[in-house]
Amino acid sequence: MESRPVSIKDVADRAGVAVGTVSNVLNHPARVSSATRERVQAAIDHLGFVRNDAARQLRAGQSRTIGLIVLDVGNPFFSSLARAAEDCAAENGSTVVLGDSGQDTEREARYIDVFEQQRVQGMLISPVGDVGPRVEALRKRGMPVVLVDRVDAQRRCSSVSVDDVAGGYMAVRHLLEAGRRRIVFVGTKASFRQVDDRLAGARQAVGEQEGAVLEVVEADAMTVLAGRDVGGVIARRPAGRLPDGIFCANDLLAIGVMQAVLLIRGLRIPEDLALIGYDDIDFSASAVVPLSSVRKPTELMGRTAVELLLEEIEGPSSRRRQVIFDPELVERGSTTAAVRAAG
Amino acid sequence: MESRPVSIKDVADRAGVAVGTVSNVLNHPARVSSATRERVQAAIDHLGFVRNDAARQLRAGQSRTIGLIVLDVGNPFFSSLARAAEDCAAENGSTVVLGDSGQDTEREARYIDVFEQQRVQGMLISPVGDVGPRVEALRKRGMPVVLVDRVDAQRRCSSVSVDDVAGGYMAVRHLLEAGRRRIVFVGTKASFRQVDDRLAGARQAVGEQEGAVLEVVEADAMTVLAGRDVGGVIARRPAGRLPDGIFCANDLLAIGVMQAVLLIRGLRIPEDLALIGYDDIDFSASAVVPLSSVRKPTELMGRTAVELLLEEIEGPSSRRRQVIFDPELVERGSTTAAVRAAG
DNA sequence: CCGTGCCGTTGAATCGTTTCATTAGCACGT
DNA sequence: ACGTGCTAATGAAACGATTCAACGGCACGG
Repeated sequence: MESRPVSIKDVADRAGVAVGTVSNVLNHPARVSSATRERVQAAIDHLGFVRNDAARQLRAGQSRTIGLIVLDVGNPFFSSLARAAEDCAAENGSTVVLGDSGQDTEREARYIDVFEQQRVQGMLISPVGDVGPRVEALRKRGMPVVLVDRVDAQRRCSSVSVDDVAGGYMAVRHLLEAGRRRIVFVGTKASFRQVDDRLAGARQAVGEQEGAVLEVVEADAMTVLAGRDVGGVIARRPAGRLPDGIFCANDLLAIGVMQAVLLIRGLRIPEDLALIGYDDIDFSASAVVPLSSVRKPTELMGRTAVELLLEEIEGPSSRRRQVIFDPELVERGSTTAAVRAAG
Repeated sequence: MESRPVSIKDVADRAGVAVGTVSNVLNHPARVSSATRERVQAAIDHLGFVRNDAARQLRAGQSRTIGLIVLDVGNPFFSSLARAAEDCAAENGSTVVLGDSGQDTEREARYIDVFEQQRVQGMLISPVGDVGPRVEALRKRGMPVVLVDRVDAQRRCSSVSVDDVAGGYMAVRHLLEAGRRRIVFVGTKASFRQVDDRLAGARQAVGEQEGAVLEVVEADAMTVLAGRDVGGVIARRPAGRLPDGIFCANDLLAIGVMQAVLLIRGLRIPEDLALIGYDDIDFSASAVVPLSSVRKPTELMGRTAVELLLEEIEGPSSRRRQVIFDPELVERGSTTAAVRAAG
């Protein structure tokens, strides 16, 4: 009962034509007379023939597949970027296959190997650590690579990333425009580059505004709990030393701060204290007071990454491009009383 | 400069051996003398040779790849299931490639086609709608399929799923054991099967407990906002008509209810009102009062799905198995005063 | 010196598809 | 009748790795 897989040969036999003709029906229907085409199609349907991609690819020397390796599929940033990349690839007749490195160098390496053996058209990689050497080797063998959410310092390949300095600037500029002058930045001591960038942007915005002051408060981690601790400390300050605007390095911290400030002191948000986070995670819109935030243009990044890759596949001669997007400000009730009702 | 890809032939030439020998170095190193092996390895390294998976697979007739199609990679349930499946597959020398159907039948169909053309070893599918006919066709062509998070009514293929009736029972049983008797179930009118199951389990638990009553309250949607509305209505009831335990059909609803109950009436959770949700989303542990919940054994499901699939790949004769797991109760501060501090 | 085993190596056949030079068949004009 | 032009179909070569029957060389025993 377990019959061996149906090949193009079987289809040809059943339709009474040569294998080349069947291939033409599949790839160049116009070259075949309609009578033959129908007979072949009938044979295909009857036998349940499915093209063997391996043979097809072997002959073609290339596949119609793009490999995407992300740090964490559970992270909404990556999952929505992946979705956008898939859409963009589909429009160009390619398929995206997804590999999740889970921040693990070994898994990352395994996926790079698998994808290279599969002869994908190219790879989109959001690298764990320093993939410089790996990428160098890939490029040498003619494999197009585009980095995602990371710039290549040596400009060896194209990349798509976000300007976190601009993001920090936008967040604090927004607080300043709402009339706030005593600003607190909540971050962590052992900082990532991204957090440092956001702080740098914040400093820049405050520096440009006369009479504004910036205070940096350190949290233990980038979590809700750590934010609640920081919020508790701030909420207990004497009235004179209270900030009127807080910018948190991410939304989890901001939500923790919000919980503490509302419960411990009953401050009004945004009237007494405006609050803005970063990343625009799903939950931010559902906080007790909907949280303003700054978000990466995820879909745009996904599409652009695919476009850069296809560009390089078409003409490998073209130079590398580092595309850096500005993030978007998402205004919600935690900074703007007017939109408080909306959420 | 763009040299054509390096093949096994090139390696053979450079090492001064036959192609078969190079193949042996790669696949059966023991058959080759160490001197030759080293010479070949040197040639491989020097030329940067990478195996062509298409040729390999064409010859072998099968790949070492498992296709996994999920409804939404952004959903933590699926991303963590995918992670577990990848790990389990890796332990068995296979690789998982992930396709995101995004609840779209068309995308689902496209991934099924692509995977079948790639001759994956088998597929794990969490189906959008009725994939009965598709799966039937796949099986007829000898492609092993295991359904995820869905049972096949016709028992045509193995599946891994969760017993939501048991989950609903566990949640309410937990409330009853904490001494609560006036229970409210919050769900939606236009219900999914899963929500109906949870309610059925809740009814069963209440039915078994003398003196306990269950009231069903309908929300407009399964969102935080809808939960806040329901919570507001409940919180405004006269003291005599207040429930002392609430079971929400998912965590988003529960969080909304919690927000409303705490802010509008200042009820104490869990002393005045115990609250439990379903799904154990990331944020539940970080709510103002950490939310008790019921969670699917995600990792176990991912691993089991892969195991069922491999089982079927090994011996296609074995009968189909429907594996149904019980979910796990996650006790947090919203139901148990003792663990309130822990979170 | 010859036969026997054994180890290491060889090279042709194979997988299923695409491509392309070639051929077959047919209609038309001279 | 014969060449020309055209469409449609053919079938063999090629893609790159794996497999396996066959072979060459060597050591050893008789």
